[in-house]
Amino acid sequence: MAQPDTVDRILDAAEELFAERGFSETSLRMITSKAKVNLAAVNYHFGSKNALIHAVFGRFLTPFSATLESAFDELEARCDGSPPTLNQTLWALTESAVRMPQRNEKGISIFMRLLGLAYTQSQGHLRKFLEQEYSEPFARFMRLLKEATPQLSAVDRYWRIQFMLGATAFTMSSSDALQDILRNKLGVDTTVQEIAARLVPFLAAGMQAQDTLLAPPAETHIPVA
Amino acid sequence: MAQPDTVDRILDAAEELFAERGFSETSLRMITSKAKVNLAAVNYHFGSKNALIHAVFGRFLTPFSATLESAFDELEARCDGSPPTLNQTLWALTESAVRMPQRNEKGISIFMRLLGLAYTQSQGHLRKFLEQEYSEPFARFMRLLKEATPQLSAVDRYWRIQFMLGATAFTMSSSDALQDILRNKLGVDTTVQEIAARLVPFLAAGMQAQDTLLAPPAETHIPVA
DNA sequence: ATGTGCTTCAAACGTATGTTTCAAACAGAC
DNA sequence: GTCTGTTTGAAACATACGTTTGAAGCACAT
Repeated sequence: MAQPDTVDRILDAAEELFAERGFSETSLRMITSKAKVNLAAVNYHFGSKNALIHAVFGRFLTPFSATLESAFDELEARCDGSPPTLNQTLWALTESAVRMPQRNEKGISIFMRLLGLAYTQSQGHLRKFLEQEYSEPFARFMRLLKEATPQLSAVDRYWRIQFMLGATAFTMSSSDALQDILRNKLGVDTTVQEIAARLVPFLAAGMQAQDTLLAPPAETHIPVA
Repeated sequence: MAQPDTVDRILDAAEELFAERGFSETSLRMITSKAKVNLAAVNYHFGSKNALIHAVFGRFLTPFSATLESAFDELEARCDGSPPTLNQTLWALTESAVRMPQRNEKGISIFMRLLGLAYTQSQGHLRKFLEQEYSEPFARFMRLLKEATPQLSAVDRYWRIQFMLGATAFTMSSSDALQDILRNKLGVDTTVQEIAARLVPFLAAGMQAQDTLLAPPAETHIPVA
Protein backbone atom coordinates (compact mmCIF):
# COMPACT_ATOMS: atom_id res chain seq x y z
CA MET A 1 0.00 0.00 0.00
CA ALA A 2 1.51 3.25 -1.15
CA GLN A 3 -0.65 5.62 0.89
CA PRO A 4 -1.27 5.38 4.61
CA ASP A 5 -3.38 2.46 5.68
CA THR A 6 -7.09 2.63 5.02
CA VAL A 7 -7.85 1.99 8.67
CA ASP A 8 -5.80 4.98 9.80
CA ARG A 9 -7.19 7.23 7.12
CA ILE A 10 -10.70 6.38 8.29
CA LEU A 11 -9.77 6.98 11.92
CA ASP A 12 -8.17 10.34 11.10
CA ALA A 13 -11.14 11.54 9.11
CA ALA A 14 -13.67 10.25 11.61
CA GLU A 15 -11.84 11.81 14.54
CA GLU A 16 -11.80 15.22 12.94
CA LEU A 17 -15.39 15.11 11.72
CA PHE A 18 -16.75 13.78 15.01
CA ALA A 19 -14.96 16.55 16.86
CA GLU A 20 -16.34 19.15 14.48
CA ARG A 21 -19.94 18.02 14.19
CA GLY A 22 -20.78 15.36 16.76
CA PHE A 23 -21.53 11.71 16.19
CA SER A 24 -25.09 11.57 14.86
CA GLU A 25 -24.44 14.57 12.68
CA THR A 26 -21.49 12.89 10.95
CA SER A 27 -22.40 10.29 8.34
CA LEU A 28 -20.27 7.43 7.14
CA ARG A 29 -20.39 8.97 3.70
CA MET A 30 -18.78 12.18 4.97
CA ILE A 31 -16.09 10.16 6.69
CA THR A 32 -15.27 7.89 3.77
CA SER A 33 -15.23 10.71 1.26
CA LYS A 34 -12.94 12.81 3.46
CA ALA A 35 -10.72 9.77 3.96
CA LYS A 36 -10.89 9.00 0.24
CA VAL A 37 -11.86 5.38 0.81
CA ASN A 38 -14.83 3.35 -0.26
CA LEU A 39 -18.03 3.62 1.75
CA ALA A 40 -18.05 -0.08 2.56
CA ALA A 41 -14.58 0.12 4.11
CA VAL A 42 -15.91 1.27 7.47
CA ASN A 43 -18.20 -1.71 7.91
CA TYR A 44 -15.52 -4.02 6.53
CA HIS A 45 -12.75 -2.89 8.89
CA PHE A 46 -14.73 -1.89 11.97
CA GLY A 47 -18.05 -3.67 11.70
CA SER A 48 -20.37 -0.75 12.39
CA LYS A 49 -20.46 2.98 12.95
CA ASN A 50 -20.63 2.53 16.72
CA ALA A 51 -17.56 0.30 16.64
CA LEU A 52 -15.78 3.01 14.66
CA ILE A 53 -16.62 5.53 17.37
CA HIS A 54 -15.15 3.17 19.97
CA ALA A 55 -12.02 2.75 17.87
CA VAL A 56 -11.58 6.51 17.59
CA PHE A 57 -11.73 6.84 21.36
CA GLY A 58 -9.55 3.83 21.98
CA ARG A 59 -6.80 5.14 19.75
CA PHE A 60 -6.08 8.16 21.93
CA LEU A 61 -7.56 7.08 25.23
CA THR A 62 -5.45 3.96 25.66
CA PRO A 63 -2.07 5.70 25.43
CA PHE A 64 -3.46 8.58 27.44
CA SER A 65 -4.57 6.42 30.31
CA ALA A 66 -1.17 4.73 30.34
CA THR A 67 0.54 8.12 30.51
CA LEU A 68 -1.83 9.16 33.24
CA GLU A 69 -1.22 6.05 35.32
CA SER A 70 2.52 6.58 35.28
CA ALA A 71 2.09 10.27 36.09
CA PHE A 72 0.06 9.25 39.14
CA ASP A 73 2.67 6.62 40.02
CA GLU A 74 5.41 9.20 39.89
CA LEU A 75 3.37 11.69 41.88
CA GLU A 76 2.55 9.24 44.65
CA ALA A 77 6.13 8.03 44.80
CA ARG A 78 7.35 11.59 45.17
CA CYS A 79 4.84 12.27 47.92
CA ASP A 80 6.08 9.24 49.78
CA GLY A 81 2.95 8.16 51.62
CA SER A 82 1.31 11.50 52.27
CA PRO A 83 -1.51 12.23 49.83
CA PRO A 84 -0.72 14.55 46.89
CA THR A 85 -2.26 18.01 47.03
CA LEU A 86 -5.18 19.07 44.89
CA ASN A 87 -2.94 21.25 42.76
CA GLN A 88 -0.49 18.43 42.19
CA THR A 89 -3.26 16.04 41.21
CA LEU A 90 -4.83 18.46 38.77
CA TRP A 91 -1.48 19.27 37.26
CA ALA A 92 -0.62 15.62 36.84
CA LEU A 93 -3.77 15.22 34.81
CA THR A 94 -3.20 18.37 32.80
CA GLU A 95 0.37 17.51 31.98
CA SER A 96 -0.56 14.04 30.86
CA ALA A 97 -3.08 15.48 28.46
CA VAL A 98 -0.80 18.19 27.13
CA ARG A 99 2.24 15.96 26.85
CA MET A 100 0.51 13.31 24.77
CA PRO A 101 2.25 12.76 21.44
CA GLN A 102 0.04 14.52 18.90
CA ARG A 103 -0.75 13.42 15.40
CA ASN A 104 -0.97 17.04 14.30
CA GLU A 105 -1.19 20.56 15.67
CA LYS A 106 -4.93 20.23 16.23
CA GLY A 107 -4.44 17.03 18.17
CA ILE A 108 -4.92 18.30 21.67
CA SER A 109 -8.05 20.29 20.99
CA ILE A 110 -9.62 17.43 19.05
CA PHE A 111 -8.78 15.19 21.98
CA MET A 112 -10.49 17.56 24.40
CA ARG A 113 -13.47 18.14 22.24
CA LEU A 114 -14.07 14.43 21.83
CA LEU A 115 -13.93 13.94 25.57
CA GLY A 116 -16.44 16.73 25.99
CA LEU A 117 -18.74 15.22 23.42
CA ALA A 118 -18.49 11.81 25.05
CA TYR A 119 -19.87 13.36 28.19
CA THR A 120 -22.44 15.55 26.54
CA GLN A 121 -23.93 13.58 23.67
CA SER A 122 -25.60 10.88 25.67
CA GLN A 123 -24.70 7.98 23.41
CA GLY A 124 -25.47 5.02 25.61
CA HIS A 125 -23.07 2.65 23.88
CA LEU A 126 -20.17 5.08 24.22
CA ARG A 127 -20.63 5.60 27.91
CA LYS A 128 -20.80 1.87 28.45
CA PHE A 129 -17.66 1.34 26.39
CA LEU A 130 -15.68 4.01 28.22
CA GLU A 131 -16.80 2.84 31.63
CA GLN A 132 -15.74 -0.74 31.19
CA GLU A 133 -12.56 0.14 29.33
CA TYR A 134 -11.13 2.99 31.37
CA SER A 135 -12.72 2.70 34.78
CA GLU A 136 -9.40 2.13 36.49
CA PRO A 137 -7.56 5.42 35.90
CA PHE A 138 -10.82 7.26 36.43
CA ALA A 139 -11.38 5.63 39.82
CA ARG A 140 -7.81 6.40 40.77
CA PHE A 141 -8.23 10.07 39.89
CA MET A 142 -11.34 10.17 42.03
CA ARG A 143 -9.51 8.62 44.95
CA LEU A 144 -6.73 11.19 44.68
CA LEU A 145 -9.28 13.99 44.61
CA LYS A 146 -10.91 12.58 47.70
CA GLU A 147 -7.64 12.38 49.62
CA ALA A 148 -6.73 15.90 48.52
CA THR A 149 -9.97 17.37 49.84
CA PRO A 150 -10.62 15.66 53.17
CA GLN A 151 -12.43 18.74 54.47
CA LEU A 152 -15.30 18.28 52.01
CA SER A 153 -18.35 16.16 52.68
CA ALA A 154 -18.95 13.37 50.19
CA VAL A 155 -21.90 15.22 48.68
CA ASP A 156 -20.06 18.52 48.40
CA ARG A 157 -17.12 16.79 46.81
CA TYR A 158 -19.33 14.96 44.36
CA TRP A 159 -20.95 18.11 43.07
CA ARG A 160 -17.75 20.10 42.94
CA ILE A 161 -16.12 17.38 40.88
CA GLN A 162 -19.01 17.63 38.47
CA PHE A 163 -18.50 21.37 38.29
CA MET A 164 -14.82 20.82 37.50
CA LEU A 165 -15.57 18.29 34.82
CA GLY A 166 -18.13 20.63 33.32
CA ALA A 167 -15.84 23.63 33.20
CA THR A 168 -13.09 21.52 31.69
CA ALA A 169 -15.12 19.55 29.17
CA PHE A 170 -17.04 22.58 28.03
CA THR A 171 -14.07 24.89 27.69
CA MET A 172 -11.90 22.37 25.95
CA SER A 173 -14.65 21.15 23.71
CA SER A 174 -15.24 24.63 22.34
CA SER A 175 -11.70 25.87 22.76
CA ASP A 176 -11.26 26.51 19.05
CA ALA A 177 -14.34 28.71 18.81
CA LEU A 178 -13.45 30.49 22.05
CA GLN A 179 -9.92 31.16 20.88
CA ASP A 180 -11.27 32.65 17.68
CA ILE A 181 -13.59 34.99 19.57
CA LEU A 182 -10.79 36.10 21.83
CA ARG A 183 -8.47 36.73 18.90
CA ASN A 184 -11.07 38.91 17.21
CA LYS A 185 -12.15 40.80 20.30
CA LEU A 186 -8.97 41.37 22.21
CA GLY A 187 -6.38 40.51 19.61
CA VAL A 188 -4.57 38.00 21.77
CA ASP A 189 -3.61 34.46 20.94
CA THR A 190 -3.86 31.55 23.34
CA THR A 191 -2.51 28.04 23.35
CA VAL A 192 -4.23 25.07 24.87
CA GLN A 193 -1.45 24.98 27.43
CA GLU A 194 -2.23 28.51 28.50
CA ILE A 195 -5.91 27.73 28.78
CA ALA A 196 -5.03 24.81 31.01
CA ALA A 197 -2.79 27.07 33.06
CA ARG A 198 -5.74 29.39 33.64
CA LEU A 199 -8.19 26.59 34.23
CA VAL A 200 -6.32 24.76 36.97
CA PRO A 201 -6.24 27.66 39.46
CA PHE A 202 -9.90 28.33 38.76
CA LEU A 203 -10.79 24.73 39.49
CA ALA A 204 -8.60 24.51 42.56
CA ALA A 205 -10.11 27.67 44.01
CA GLY A 206 -13.65 26.51 43.34
CA MET A 207 -12.92 23.08 44.74
CA GLN A 208 -11.62 24.62 47.95
CA ALA A 209 -14.25 27.32 48.34
CA GLN A 210 -15.03 27.67 52.02
CA ASP A 211 -18.71 28.26 52.20
CA THR A 212 -20.92 25.76 50.53
CA LEU A 213 -24.67 26.14 50.71
CA LEU A 214 -24.06 29.83 51.13
CA ALA A 215 -27.40 31.54 51.35
CA PRO A 216 -28.08 34.26 48.79
CA PRO A 217 -27.16 37.79 49.92
CA ALA A 218 -29.41 38.67 52.83
CA GLU A 219 -31.38 41.34 51.04
CA THR A 220 -32.70 39.02 48.40
CA HIS A 221 -34.47 36.46 50.59
CA ILE A 222 -35.26 33.61 48.23
CA PRO A 223 -36.42 30.32 49.64
CA VAL A 224 -33.81 27.62 49.22
CA ALA A 225 -35.95 24.54 49.21
CA MET B 1 -61.10 23.03 20.67
CA ALA B 2 -61.81 20.69 23.51
CA GLN B 3 -58.25 19.59 24.30
CA PRO B 4 -55.34 21.93 24.82
CA ASP B 5 -54.21 23.67 21.70
CA THR B 6 -52.29 21.64 19.17
CA VAL B 7 -49.49 24.18 19.17
CA ASP B 8 -48.95 23.87 22.91
CA ARG B 9 -49.14 20.10 22.85
CA ILE B 10 -46.44 20.05 20.19
CA LEU B 11 -44.28 22.48 22.17
CA ASP B 12 -44.66 20.45 25.36
CA ALA B 13 -43.74 17.19 23.69
CA ALA B 14 -40.88 18.71 21.73
CA GLU B 15 -39.45 20.41 24.80
CA GLU B 16 -39.38 17.21 26.77
CA LEU B 17 -38.00 15.05 23.97
CA PHE B 18 -35.35 17.57 22.97
CA ALA B 19 -34.20 17.78 26.57
CA GLU B 20 -34.05 14.00 26.83
CA ARG B 21 -32.40 13.14 23.55
CA GLY B 22 -31.05 16.20 21.81
CA PHE B 23 -32.26 17.81 18.62
CA SER B 24 -31.01 15.62 15.79
CA GLU B 25 -31.87 12.52 17.74
CA THR B 26 -35.49 13.54 18.13
CA SER B 27 -37.66 13.05 15.05
CA LEU B 28 -40.86 14.86 14.20
CA ARG B 29 -42.63 11.53 14.33
CA MET B 30 -41.60 11.01 17.96
CA ILE B 31 -42.82 14.49 18.79
CA THR B 32 -46.16 14.27 17.03
CA SER B 33 -46.94 10.83 18.38
CA LYS B 34 -46.11 11.89 21.93
CA ALA B 35 -48.21 15.00 21.45
CA LYS B 36 -50.98 12.91 19.84
CA VAL B 37 -51.25 15.19 16.84
CA ASN B 38 -50.85 14.59 13.14
CA LEU B 39 -47.36 14.51 11.69
CA ALA B 40 -48.10 17.38 9.31
CA ALA B 41 -49.12 19.64 12.18
CA VAL B 42 -45.55 20.66 12.93
CA ASN B 43 -44.87 21.93 9.45
CA TYR B 44 -48.31 23.51 9.29
CA HIS B 45 -47.99 25.46 12.53
CA PHE B 46 -44.26 26.13 12.68
CA GLY B 47 -43.01 25.73 9.12
CA SER B 48 -40.03 23.48 9.79
CA LYS B 49 -38.28 21.49 12.46
CA ASN B 50 -35.72 24.25 12.99
CA ALA B 51 -38.50 26.79 13.49
CA LEU B 52 -40.02 24.46 16.06
CA ILE B 53 -36.72 24.38 17.93
CA HIS B 54 -36.67 28.17 17.94
CA ALA B 55 -40.25 28.25 19.23
CA VAL B 56 -39.39 25.88 22.06
CA PHE B 57 -36.56 28.15 23.16
CA GLY B 58 -38.57 31.30 22.68
CA ARG B 59 -41.38 30.06 24.89
CA PHE B 60 -39.25 29.90 28.01
CA LEU B 61 -36.42 32.25 27.13
CA THR B 62 -38.57 35.30 26.48
CA PRO B 63 -40.24 35.36 29.91
CA PHE B 64 -36.93 34.39 31.48
CA SER B 65 -35.03 37.26 29.95
CA ALA B 66 -37.78 39.63 31.09
CA THR B 67 -37.51 38.28 34.64
CA LEU B 68 -33.76 38.60 34.45
CA GLU B 69 -33.87 42.18 33.25
CA SER B 70 -36.07 43.23 36.13
CA ALA B 71 -33.90 41.33 38.59
CA PHE B 72 -30.92 43.29 37.29
CA ASP B 73 -32.93 46.51 37.46
CA GLU B 74 -33.81 45.85 41.06
CA LEU B 75 -30.26 44.91 41.93
CA GLU B 76 -28.76 48.00 40.38
CA ALA B 77 -31.36 50.20 41.99
CA ARG B 78 -30.57 48.71 45.39
CA CYS B 79 -26.87 49.23 44.90
CA ASP B 80 -27.50 52.86 44.10
CA GLY B 81 -24.66 53.60 41.73
CA SER B 82 -21.96 51.33 43.10
CA PRO B 83 -21.57 48.15 41.06
CA PRO B 84 -23.23 44.98 42.42
CA THR B 85 -20.88 42.35 43.82
CA LEU B 86 -20.10 39.13 42.02
CA ASN B 87 -22.17 37.14 44.48
CA GLN B 88 -25.14 39.42 44.05
CA THR B 89 -24.93 39.21 40.27
CA LEU B 90 -24.70 35.43 40.23
CA TRP B 91 -27.56 35.12 42.67
CA ALA B 92 -29.73 37.45 40.64
CA LEU B 93 -29.26 35.14 37.69
CA THR B 94 -29.84 32.00 39.73
CA GLU B 95 -32.97 33.33 41.37
CA SER B 96 -34.42 34.39 38.06
CA ALA B 97 -33.95 30.89 36.73
CA VAL B 98 -35.30 29.17 39.81
CA ARG B 99 -38.23 31.52 40.27
CA MET B 100 -39.54 31.11 36.74
CA PRO B 101 -43.14 29.89 36.70
CA GLN B 102 -42.87 26.22 35.80
CA ARG B 103 -45.20 24.26 33.61
CA ASN B 104 -44.54 21.14 35.68
CA GLU B 105 -42.19 19.75 38.29
CA LYS B 106 -39.55 18.93 35.70
CA GLY B 107 -39.70 22.45 34.31
CA ILE B 108 -36.52 23.83 35.78
CA SER B 109 -34.31 20.91 34.85
CA ILE B 110 -35.69 20.78 31.31
CA PHE B 111 -34.99 24.49 31.09
CA MET B 112 -31.41 23.96 32.21
CA ARG B 113 -30.81 20.98 30.04
CA LEU B 114 -32.05 22.82 26.96
CA LEU B 115 -29.74 25.72 27.67
CA GLY B 116 -26.86 23.31 28.02
CA LEU B 117 -27.72 21.60 24.77
CA ALA B 118 -27.97 24.93 22.98
CA TYR B 119 -24.39 25.58 23.92
CA THR B 120 -23.13 22.09 23.29
CA GLN B 121 -24.86 20.79 20.21
CA SER B 122 -23.42 23.20 17.72
CA GLN B 123 -26.57 23.79 15.73
CA GLY B 124 -25.64 26.83 13.70
CA HIS B 125 -29.17 28.06 13.24
CA LEU B 126 -29.90 27.91 16.97
CA ARG B 127 -26.88 29.92 17.97
CA LYS B 128 -27.75 32.56 15.39
CA PHE B 129 -31.32 32.69 16.61
CA LEU B 130 -30.35 33.05 20.27
CA GLU B 131 -27.72 35.65 19.56
CA GLN B 132 -29.97 38.00 17.67
CA GLU B 133 -32.93 37.44 19.96
CA TYR B 134 -31.40 37.61 23.41
CA SER B 135 -28.17 39.52 23.02
CA GLU B 136 -29.33 42.32 25.30
CA PRO B 137 -29.68 40.56 28.67
CA PHE B 138 -26.58 38.56 27.87
CA ALA B 139 -24.53 41.67 27.24
CA ARG B 140 -25.87 43.21 30.43
CA PHE B 141 -24.85 40.17 32.45
CA MET B 142 -21.37 40.41 30.96
CA ARG B 143 -21.15 44.05 31.88
CA LEU B 144 -22.16 43.32 35.47
CA LEU B 145 -19.54 40.58 35.66
CA LYS B 146 -16.93 42.99 34.40
CA GLU B 147 -17.79 45.63 36.96
CA ALA B 148 -17.81 43.03 39.72
CA THR B 149 -14.30 41.83 38.91
CA PRO B 150 -12.28 44.96 38.18
CA GLN B 151 -9.14 43.25 39.44
CA LEU B 152 -9.11 40.80 36.52
CA SER B 153 -7.50 41.47 33.18
CA ALA B 154 -9.82 41.27 30.19
CA VAL B 155 -8.27 38.00 29.08
CA ASP B 156 -8.44 36.40 32.51
CA ARG B 157 -12.03 37.48 32.89
CA TYR B 158 -12.93 36.13 29.48
CA TRP B 159 -11.62 32.66 30.22
CA ARG B 160 -13.03 32.51 33.70
CA ILE B 161 -16.46 33.40 32.39
CA GLN B 162 -16.15 30.52 29.96
CA PHE B 163 -15.22 28.24 32.84
CA MET B 164 -18.30 29.38 34.72
CA LEU B 165 -20.58 28.87 31.76
CA GLY B 166 -19.11 25.44 31.25
CA ALA B 167 -19.55 24.29 34.80
CA THR B 168 -23.10 25.59 34.80
CA ALA B 169 -24.22 24.36 31.41
CA PHE B 170 -22.65 20.97 31.88
CA THR B 171 -23.95 20.38 35.37
CA MET B 172 -27.42 21.55 34.59
CA SER B 173 -27.61 19.72 31.31
CA SER B 174 -26.88 16.42 32.98
CA SER B 175 -28.42 17.24 36.33
CA ASP B 176 -30.97 14.44 36.11
CA ALA B 177 -28.36 11.77 35.47
CA LEU B 178 -26.09 13.22 38.15
CA GLN B 179 -28.89 13.28 40.69
CA ASP B 180 -29.65 9.63 39.93
CA ILE B 181 -26.03 8.62 40.48
CA LEU B 182 -25.89 10.51 43.74
CA ARG B 183 -29.12 8.95 44.93
CA ASN B 184 -27.81 5.46 44.24
CA LYS B 185 -24.33 6.00 45.63
CA LEU B 186 -24.87 8.11 48.68
CA GLY B 187 -28.59 7.81 49.14
CA VAL B 188 -29.22 11.55 49.21
CA ASP B 189 -31.68 13.56 47.22
CA THR B 190 -30.97 16.94 45.72
CA THR B 191 -33.12 19.66 44.23
CA VAL B 192 -32.08 21.94 41.44
CA GLN B 193 -32.17 24.78 43.95
CA GLU B 194 -29.63 23.00 46.12
CA ILE B 195 -27.39 22.34 43.16
CA ALA B 196 -27.51 26.02 42.36
CA ALA B 197 -26.72 26.84 45.97
CA ARG B 198 -23.60 24.69 45.71
CA LEU B 199 -22.65 25.96 42.29
CA VAL B 200 -22.67 29.67 43.04
CA PRO B 201 -19.95 29.59 45.76
CA PHE B 202 -17.85 27.35 43.55
CA LEU B 203 -18.11 29.78 40.67
CA ALA B 204 -17.52 32.83 42.82
CA ALA B 205 -14.41 31.30 44.36
CA GLY B 206 -13.03 30.25 40.98
CA MET B 207 -13.78 33.65 39.51
CA GLN B 208 -11.89 35.36 42.29
CA ALA B 209 -8.96 32.96 42.47
CA GLN B 210 -5.85 34.98 43.16
CA ASP B 211 -3.15 33.40 41.11
CA THR B 212 -3.79 32.98 37.44
CA LEU B 213 -1.13 31.50 35.22
CA LEU B 214 0.12 29.70 38.25
CA ALA B 215 3.01 27.55 37.19
CA PRO B 216 2.74 23.84 37.88
CA PRO B 217 4.24 22.72 41.19
CA ALA B 218 7.97 23.35 40.99
CA GLU B 219 9.02 19.75 40.98
CA THR B 220 7.18 18.90 37.81
CA HIS B 221 8.78 21.43 35.43
CA ILE B 222 6.62 21.25 32.35
CA PRO B 223 7.10 23.83 29.63
CA VAL B 224 4.14 26.19 29.43
CA ALA B 225 4.39 27.30 25.85
C1' DA C 1 0.50 -19.65 -14.13
C1' DT C 2 -2.41 -20.68 -10.79
C1' DG C 3 -4.83 -20.60 -6.81
C1' DT C 4 -5.65 -18.23 -2.15
C1' DG C 5 -6.81 -14.71 1.27
C1' DC C 6 -7.50 -10.22 2.00
C1' DT C 7 -9.11 -5.79 0.37
C1' DT C 8 -11.58 -2.57 -2.61
C1' DC C 9 -15.37 -1.21 -5.42
C1' DA C 10 -20.02 0.10 -7.35
C1' DA C 11 -24.44 -0.88 -6.56
C1' DA C 12 -28.25 -1.97 -4.14
C1' DC C 13 -30.94 -2.92 0.21
C1' DG C 14 -34.28 -1.57 3.76
C1' DT C 15 -35.43 1.93 6.80
C1' DA C 16 -36.01 6.55 8.62
C1' DT C 17 -36.06 11.25 8.03
C1' DG C 18 -38.25 16.21 6.98
C1' DT C 19 -41.50 17.96 4.00
C1' DT C 20 -45.54 18.32 0.76
C1' DT C 21 -49.99 17.28 -1.03
C1' DC C 22 -54.80 17.42 -1.21
C1' DA C 23 -59.08 15.91 0.41
C1' DA C 24 -61.90 15.81 4.60
C1' DA C 25 -63.47 17.97 8.91
C1' DC C 26 -64.47 21.88 11.32
C1' DA C 27 -65.94 26.60 13.14
C1' DG C 28 -68.22 30.94 12.65
C1' DA C 29 -70.74 34.51 9.71
C1' DC C 30 -74.36 35.47 6.80
C1' DG D 1 -78.32 25.74 5.17
C1' DT D 2 -74.45 27.60 2.73
C1' DC D 3 -70.31 29.64 2.12
C1' DT D 4 -65.36 30.76 3.83
C1' DG D 5 -61.12 30.39 5.99
C1' DT D 6 -58.65 27.54 9.06
C1' DT D 7 -57.16 23.19 10.87
C1' DT D 8 -56.64 18.13 10.65
C1' DG D 9 -55.89 13.64 8.34
C1' DA D 10 -53.73 9.77 5.61
C1' DA D 11 -50.70 9.17 2.21
C1' DA D 12 -47.01 10.00 -0.57
C1' DC D 13 -42.68 12.54 -1.74
C1' DA D 14 -37.67 12.89 -2.20
C1' DT D 15 -33.64 12.26 0.21
C1' DA D 16 -30.31 10.46 3.41
C1' DC D 17 -28.83 7.08 6.36
C1' DG D 18 -26.21 2.48 7.98
C1' DT D 19 -25.51 -1.80 6.16
C1' DT D 20 -25.04 -5.78 2.84
C1' DT D 21 -23.89 -7.92 -1.44
C1' DG D 22 -21.10 -10.01 -4.91
C1' DA D 23 -17.90 -9.22 -8.34
C1' DA D 24 -13.30 -7.32 -9.31
C1' DG D 25 -8.53 -6.31 -7.92
C1' DC D 26 -4.45 -7.30 -5.69
C1' DA D 27 -0.10 -9.48 -3.36
C1' DC D 28 2.05 -13.47 -2.62
C1' DA D 29 3.07 -18.52 -1.99
C1' DT D 30 3.00 -22.62 -4.45
